[in-house]
Amino acid sequence: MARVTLKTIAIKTGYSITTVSRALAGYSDVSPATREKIVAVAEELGYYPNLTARQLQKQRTDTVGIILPTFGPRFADPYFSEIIAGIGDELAQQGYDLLISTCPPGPGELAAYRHKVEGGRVDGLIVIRTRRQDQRIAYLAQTSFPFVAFGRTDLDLDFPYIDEDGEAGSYELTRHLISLGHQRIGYISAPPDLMFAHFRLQGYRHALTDAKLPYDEQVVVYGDLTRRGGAQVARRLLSLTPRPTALIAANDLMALGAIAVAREAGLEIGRDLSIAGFDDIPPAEITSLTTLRQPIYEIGRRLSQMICALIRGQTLEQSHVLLKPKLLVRASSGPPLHT
Amino acid sequence: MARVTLKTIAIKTGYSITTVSRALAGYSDVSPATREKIVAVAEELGYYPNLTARQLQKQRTDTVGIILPTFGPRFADPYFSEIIAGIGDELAQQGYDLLISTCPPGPGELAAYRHKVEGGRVDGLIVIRTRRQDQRIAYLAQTSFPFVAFGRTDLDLDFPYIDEDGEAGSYELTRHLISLGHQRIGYISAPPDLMFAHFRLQGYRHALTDAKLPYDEQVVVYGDLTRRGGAQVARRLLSLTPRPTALIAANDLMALGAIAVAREAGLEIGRDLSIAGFDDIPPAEITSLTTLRQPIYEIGRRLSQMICALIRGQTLEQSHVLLKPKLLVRASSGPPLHT
DNA sequence: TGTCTCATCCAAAACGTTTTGGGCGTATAC
DNA sequence: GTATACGCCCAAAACGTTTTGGATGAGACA
Repeated sequence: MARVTLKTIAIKTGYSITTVSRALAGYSDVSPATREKIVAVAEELGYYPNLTARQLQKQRTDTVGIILPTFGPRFADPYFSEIIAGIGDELAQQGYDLLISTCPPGPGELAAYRHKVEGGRVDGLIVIRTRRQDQRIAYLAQTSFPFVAFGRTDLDLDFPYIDEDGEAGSYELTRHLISLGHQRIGYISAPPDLMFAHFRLQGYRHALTDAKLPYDEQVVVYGDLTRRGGAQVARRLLSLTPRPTALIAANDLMALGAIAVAREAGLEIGRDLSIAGFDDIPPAEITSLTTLRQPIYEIGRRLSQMICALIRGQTLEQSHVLLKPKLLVRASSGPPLHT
Repeated sequence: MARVTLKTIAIKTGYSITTVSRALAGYSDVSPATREKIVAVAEELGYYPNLTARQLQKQRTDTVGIILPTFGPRFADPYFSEIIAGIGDELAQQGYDLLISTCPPGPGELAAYRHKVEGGRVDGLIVIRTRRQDQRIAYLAQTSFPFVAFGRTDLDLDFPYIDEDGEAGSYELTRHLISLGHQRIGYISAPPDLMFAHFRLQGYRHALTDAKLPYDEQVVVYGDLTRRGGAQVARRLLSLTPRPTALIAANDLMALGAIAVAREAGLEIGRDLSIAGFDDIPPAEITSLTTLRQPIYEIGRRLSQMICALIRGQTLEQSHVLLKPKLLVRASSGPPLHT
């Protein structure tokens, strides 16, 4: 049972390959009678066009790519899955496929991007979790390949992106804790080369400064964005004297790790120690974690909309989108016990 | 800046396209001297092979596909993301890409599968969340296209799969609750056409029967696998008289929904009402939910290993894998209050 | 009768790669 | 001096599709 191609149909019907192709594509220069015959035979033979061949000819793949910057062996971060969900759903609706690969951040990363871009594997790319000096963005911006990013960079380049206003969010959250009476607020940052880590830390700093509170490097630590990593560095913060009365983590996962550590230490969350996170992933609600909500799923959809528009050659009416995260005050934050 | 192809290099170096191709591919029938020249020029011009063309010629795509059966508009189920993480990581390691699309279950689904298979879009497929009469499996089994499934079916077909022994797990969990003293155990099932729903419900039934407890249809309800759906039907169960003293949900998400409802009703989980789930997604641990753990991430990896082997034409040493889920007893289950 | 239009069809080129099946020298073996 | 072998190279075919640029013949119109 060999593959049935246009040629098969052409031979069986006696028409040329051209005519068969054009009949199936619905061109008007083939008579209704022959079209019917051809369609019938195609149906009967179970013809299905070879998409690779079509891609080669049309010079487009109807596919959008994303390369997940996985640290370690896995990307099972709810943040990734939410955004992929949004991207995938919207892409499906627009008639595109999603090609996912993974590549750890580092020197090999550029090769992965070239592979996709110059290999013509996809029509456009979505870049997530941007970094301050992001080589991926630098590379893509210098080609004219369509791409959108989730996040800004420090580079002096103009490119389409969606980003949350992490600084504003972080500022608001810190102010919230300050207004509750906290004076010594620990901060669990994300790796500092990540752009969002920078913004979120900035917001925290500015809020302290504006409240005339000192910025103490001792209470600022760096975690790897995982639950376990958050727990690790939270332990360090909790052993300081005087102990911070509140902790902010740069993402919910680390905040959850901190909560686990604090509980182990016999602290009641929201009373003995306030903890807040960032993102509002599903477990956050269950744990009553005060956090900053960003609509990750929605962002995924909008990223897809943008990349599809770019691929189609349209110009974006808005190529720089900045979303304000929403502060959700839950039980994990409360006034400090006075000493 | 036009695309640089083999032809570009051929013209620039004066060699033929064939020689250029073979030089870059490392064949031994081109002299080291010319190979060097060609490689140098390729490098200089920034040559990158067109993958679509290569695919067309080689008749393979080095891509594995998966079609997510999304109910409603989104697939942000932690279960999906875990398994995709496992699949993607392993695939990347084996040198394959992952092509993801989404398609709601229903009549249009087969077309999506034909699209991938007969369009030559991918070299193999992974099918997840199998159904009792699974048309996708029926279709794929009848072609000789490589695929593996996560889950069995009721169809009389032989195909490679990995599955958890949901019946055994569910049996063990139900026995656990019975041994704690529960007599009236509510069950929140998944949609009954899903194969795993069937097995899990079976385990519950058998455990009751073996303990000489009645199987009461009144306490068996059906949810849509989401948190909200679980909450909805849990409300129904909690309004029954006599009220069940324990609830089992066919997945953790619904169990979490049930917990929320029970708390609203002023019940203390693990004391006034025991609740157990299935899957052990990350929030389960945080919520101290008694559940059955299945290593979803690992299953994803193994699925990938199997499909890669099949694509390479190897025969699987084990084409039917059945994994026993592990019972994790946490604080959400305890003995009933005696009345 | 000759020209023009129009409907219908098709051969060939193109997309960029790999593979097939040699060709052409030069060196080795007899 | 003639076979044989081998190192190096290449033209052409192939993968399956779409597009380009006509070709053909019938009917309309002068």
